[in-house]
Amino acid sequence: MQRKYNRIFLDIVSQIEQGVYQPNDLLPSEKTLSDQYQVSRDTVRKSLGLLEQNGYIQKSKGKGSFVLDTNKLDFPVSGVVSFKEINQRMGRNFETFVEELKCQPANEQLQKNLNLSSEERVWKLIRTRKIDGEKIILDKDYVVQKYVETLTEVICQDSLYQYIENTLGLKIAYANKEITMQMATDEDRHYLDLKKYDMVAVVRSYTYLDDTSLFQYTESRHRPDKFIFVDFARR
Amino acid sequence: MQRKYNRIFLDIVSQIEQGVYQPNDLLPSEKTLSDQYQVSRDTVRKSLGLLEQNGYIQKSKGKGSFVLDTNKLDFPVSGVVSFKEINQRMGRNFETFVEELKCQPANEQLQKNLNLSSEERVWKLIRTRKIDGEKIILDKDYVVQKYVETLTEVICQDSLYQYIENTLGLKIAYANKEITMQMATDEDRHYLDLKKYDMVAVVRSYTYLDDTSLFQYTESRHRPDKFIFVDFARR
DNA sequence: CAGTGGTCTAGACCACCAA
DNA sequence: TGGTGGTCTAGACCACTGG
Repeated sequence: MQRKYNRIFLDIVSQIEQGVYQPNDLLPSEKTLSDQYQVSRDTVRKSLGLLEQNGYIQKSKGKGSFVLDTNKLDFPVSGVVSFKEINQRMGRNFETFVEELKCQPANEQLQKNLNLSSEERVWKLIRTRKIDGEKIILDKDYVVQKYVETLTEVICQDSLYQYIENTLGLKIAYANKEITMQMATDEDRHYLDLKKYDMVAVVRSYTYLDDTSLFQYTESRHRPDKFIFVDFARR
Repeated sequence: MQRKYNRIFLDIVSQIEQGVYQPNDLLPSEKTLSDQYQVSRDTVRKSLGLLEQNGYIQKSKGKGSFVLDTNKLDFPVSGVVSFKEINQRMGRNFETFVEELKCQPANEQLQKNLNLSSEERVWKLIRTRKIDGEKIILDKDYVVQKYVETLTEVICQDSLYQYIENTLGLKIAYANKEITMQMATDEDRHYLDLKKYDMVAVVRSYTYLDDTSLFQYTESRHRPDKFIFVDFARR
């Protein structure tokens, strides 16, 4: 049996996206929904909580749950999402190139970033992403070998996250991200079609598994004119 | 009576921050906590849910709740937070300058951005932020006059959000944000100490009230070397 | 006033984990 | 196996909203 609250959440999401509920409409009350779906009010409340967190509705005491305008979900880089997942959702034309893949001892910087001892090894993976014919993104991944024993070019060309979650059965739980701007390096210029630009947008991510182990550090470097990060935030 | 789950949440946060619970420690079980605090297990679960959402703990079925390393206290730009609030938390040395403040009819662009009719008026507010002696941030705010009737220089020099929430009693609920990089404009160069840099980091925010009305559009323009955005994200 | 969402409770059953 | 968190229920009382 699938989780009820998740099924209801997805059901209402699809109704909002299909326009059954329009922006500024009021959803049925929690009581009504719990009757409709034949579940307890608390279960409905979990579903509505998910909707609220994800920017689909705004709840208001004494009034009800208003549907928000979700057309502004342009480019969901927010959250822990892989490049492949984003582009699939956007229906965009993209290619991935594996530029480098090797397993090496962690250098000092990586030992610090990934909390490793000097004997431990990491996979170093460099990929570039071509969108509409231009190389725009340079991804440098460092994956702790302790958690991911083997990597191949084929896997990296497809989706690292899919392999880690589906094949290895590891659970990716959360990430700390940091967005900055930096002067472009020779490496950036070597791998990317930077045109006139001399800076790049840098997204550093530390990704953690279910059991709180830090298993990956990623530096994603973007040509500035093609970079966008969107976020939905609650106060 | 304050909300119990919030009291417990804050209590555990302070214990984590004071080191009573160390990173990688296991919190007491939900059962134990509900006995300790004399509340139901569901109430404790709400508190732990908040802790998890805010990156303080990682829950794990069958094991318990692990305390995470919250060194991510770097620069919490994430969420809907005002400039003043950030800098107060960071204990930093900053100044705000009100460069321009006037109430004007919404031009075409603003009518579109803020869903306004041509008769409606908006406050245009331009502020610069000086940190450690350098003008680094240019904030351009557009506030719908329908919701905020009067603004003064004094208010804008202090905190717009504090005035709106505490004095006017409006409730700021959520925001859509978008981060991009742009070529610096003449306006940027006029207001900021840009040095050699010819680009800026741009954060566009659409901020909404409790009743889902869009009341503010902000464009925050940062000198690239001083810009950082950090985010904690769950998968 | 009746209807709404917000909080809290007590109890149940399950899946997962470690010993 | 006993303890953990995850899900779900049924019911209670509250504060807020609108007519």
